[in-house]
Amino acid sequence: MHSPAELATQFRSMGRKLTPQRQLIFSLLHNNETHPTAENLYGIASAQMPGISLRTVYQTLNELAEMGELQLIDLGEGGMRFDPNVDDHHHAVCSACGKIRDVHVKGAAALKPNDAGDFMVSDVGVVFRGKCSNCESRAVKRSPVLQAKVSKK
Amino acid sequence: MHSPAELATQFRSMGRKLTPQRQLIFSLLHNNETHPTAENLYGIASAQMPGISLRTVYQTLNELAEMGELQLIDLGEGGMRFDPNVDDHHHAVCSACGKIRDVHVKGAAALKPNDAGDFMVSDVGVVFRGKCSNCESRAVKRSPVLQAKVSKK
DNA sequence: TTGTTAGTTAGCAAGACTTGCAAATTAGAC
DNA sequence: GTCTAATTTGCAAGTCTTGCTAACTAACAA
Repeated sequence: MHSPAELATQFRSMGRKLTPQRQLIFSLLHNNETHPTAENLYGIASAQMPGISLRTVYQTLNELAEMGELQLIDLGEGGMRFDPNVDDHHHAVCSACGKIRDVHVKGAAALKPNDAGDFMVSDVGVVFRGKCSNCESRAVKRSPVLQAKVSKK
Repeated sequence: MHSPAELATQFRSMGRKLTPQRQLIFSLLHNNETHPTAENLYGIASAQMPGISLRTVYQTLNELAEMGELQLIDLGEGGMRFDPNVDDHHHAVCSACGKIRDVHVKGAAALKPNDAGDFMVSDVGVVFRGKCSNCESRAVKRSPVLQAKVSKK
């Protein structure tokens, strides 16, 4: 994603307005590597700008996505996540803490489906599932009972 | 997924009942490569067994998934898809017709995140997006106007 | 500074998908 | 045939996201 200042310029050049709500959302996304949901951002935004509406957050996120400034990630958790990193990268999801990290994967672009006839690949997405180092090291120190609690829904 | 007959045995051995609804759903899933949604299956099931409820379809699908007989696929279309193929495989999604096909990917299991610290990978999922041969060949024969219509939401 | 206006926001309703709940039904065992 | 626990249904409700519209305001010109 471009910087908040660049986005501001871009918005204006498109005949769009630079509202305080948009500026706030731009700044919250800038360098944000947490892969937030709309609700996450709304929570943080509300603290800084009481009264901002969830509807506006969704709207701005959709605009940014349409402009190619955000990547949308759906990991099947029932909510879309937004990634301001639009470089070519992939994701690693920790099954314990749920955190997502951006990762680069050597050879990913060269992957091909073996048996899909003449499928013309335009994009490849790789998702790793497993445990991040933090959760992995905790797991060995924790009792099975506690572990069961964590995995509960 | 196991055959309907094997599933029947398995269900009974778990103290579960073999209802006509379940048998129907087993048979609809057997060798099914269409990656149906719950609604898809409900539509087909209703034709053969008027009165069957969508609730039952969901319930049975969830049971099969818990038993490891189905793989759940979420491609961010707003609905879960069910894949009776639980072998190690990946998916290719056509952006034109929406069809999903199972594909095998050489080297997928060996992929590693480059920069995720000590992330312990337990599963790798690859999704290809692009155009299937069918849609690709049609695209060249179709006018831009028609193509625009297809891509509309 | 003030006026104008097209673009935005906020709030609520509604839509899509899935699950919880309770009453009625039924498969499976004796 | 009887009995009982499992299952099915239908509906309500929950989650996430979008449609709609009145009120608001950023941007521009005078």
